[in-house]
Amino acid sequence: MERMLPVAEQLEYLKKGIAEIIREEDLKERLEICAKAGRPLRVKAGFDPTAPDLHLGHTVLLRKMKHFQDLGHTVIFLIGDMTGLIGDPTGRNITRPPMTREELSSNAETYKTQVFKILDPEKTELRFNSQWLEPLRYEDIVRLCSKYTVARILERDDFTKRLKEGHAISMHELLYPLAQGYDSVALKCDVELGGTDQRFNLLVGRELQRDFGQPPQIVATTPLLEGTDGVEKMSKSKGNYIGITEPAKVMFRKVMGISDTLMWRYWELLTDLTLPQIAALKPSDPMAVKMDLAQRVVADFHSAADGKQAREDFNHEVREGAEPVDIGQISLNGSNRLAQALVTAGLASSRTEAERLIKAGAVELNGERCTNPSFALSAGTHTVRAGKKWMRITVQG
RNA sequence: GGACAGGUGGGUGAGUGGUUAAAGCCAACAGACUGUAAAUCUGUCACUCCUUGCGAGUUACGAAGGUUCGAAUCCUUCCCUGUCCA
Repeated sequence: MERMLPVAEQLEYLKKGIAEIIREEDLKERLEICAKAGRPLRVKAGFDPTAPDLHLGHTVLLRKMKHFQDLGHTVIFLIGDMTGLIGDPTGRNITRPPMTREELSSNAETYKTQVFKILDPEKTELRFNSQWLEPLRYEDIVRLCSKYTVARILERDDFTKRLKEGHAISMHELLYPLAQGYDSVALKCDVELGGTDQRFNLLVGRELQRDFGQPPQIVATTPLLEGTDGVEKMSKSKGNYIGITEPAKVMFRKVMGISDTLMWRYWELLTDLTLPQIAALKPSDPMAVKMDLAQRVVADFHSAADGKQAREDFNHEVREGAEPVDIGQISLNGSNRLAQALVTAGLASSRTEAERLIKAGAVELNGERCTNPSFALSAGTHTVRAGKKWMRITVQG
């Protein structure tokens, strides 16, 4: 193992972009113990493979994991293939629909390829919690359950709220925090990372470790990144996310779509700039700064060249309203009525929708607005725009 | 096991026999404005068909039946959820 930085410097580096550390003195002490013993900290963060795609919100946590990695500590990327069967009740007011084993394992595969865009695969311990949760016998589970009381489980905000509002809580959901806590026992974690919404689950790990005679892990939470709407936390189900596997162009556009205020939050949580560096950007033209951000984000998950290209495309296509370079092509025979053509070309989801767009003046045909829904496309090739979408439609003669 | 309450469109949440494809709000989409954004204003927001009309038809208020000229609204059964009792 490489020589480690002095504890004070490590602490400084790790505290950046963290919402809360429980407790900071413990972290300091643990770092000292490890430094003395010449062993790295074991740092865990778990992900349930419930959604097959990671988004920028997840990368806030991944970035922090990377920081531990940078300091030479052991980072455990835990895939909750077993806890995924339960579905984390965090922030939920309804029970999650159960996932099948097949879905979980294929999602897990996707996760693996995605996280290594940020984490160093050489330095990451990849684990699945089915490894130790699956062999548990009924007796073991009963014993595990006996270590926690109903009142304490129900203390958590989500459950209290659901009870109060009369929403269902299924028994298996109560097991979730216990399972996650047991992961920490099985892995003998020194530190567990998670979003601030994970606070309760993370703390259960401390309790269980104590029960199992281990020193309780230090809990560090990262702030939750707001989604593109700037209000709710980024989440796939809310549709306000920017996925890290999305095409460069889409990614760029979504970043540009966030509000100027939200942009600063993104700078803070999604880049490696220090706070003073970010502050220095504030007097600049917001649009240019936002484009820099978008380019940087694209570069992180695609390549520097892609970032540059996305910026050019954006200038060209969105700012100047020009036809996209990668415009789709489709050729039709049969009905050549405009409304129907929009549906066939994928520019509208239904005929009714297509007619609406046409009547609203959202449709341009070869650069001319067309508001006649029954307009018939003549034979030949037409460039059609419906709102933000473009398509080149060729009508067979 | 018993008694009660409730299940409405992407989300909230009105609506208790008839201009209700279902108010209002949020989200979303489109147009105007702009910096691409935000804010603001306007319009739209189940589907199909055409003669694109404040047109015609089809489907929709947990599920399936029934009563009625007519039901999201009444009845029956079932499913689901909650509260209280045991």
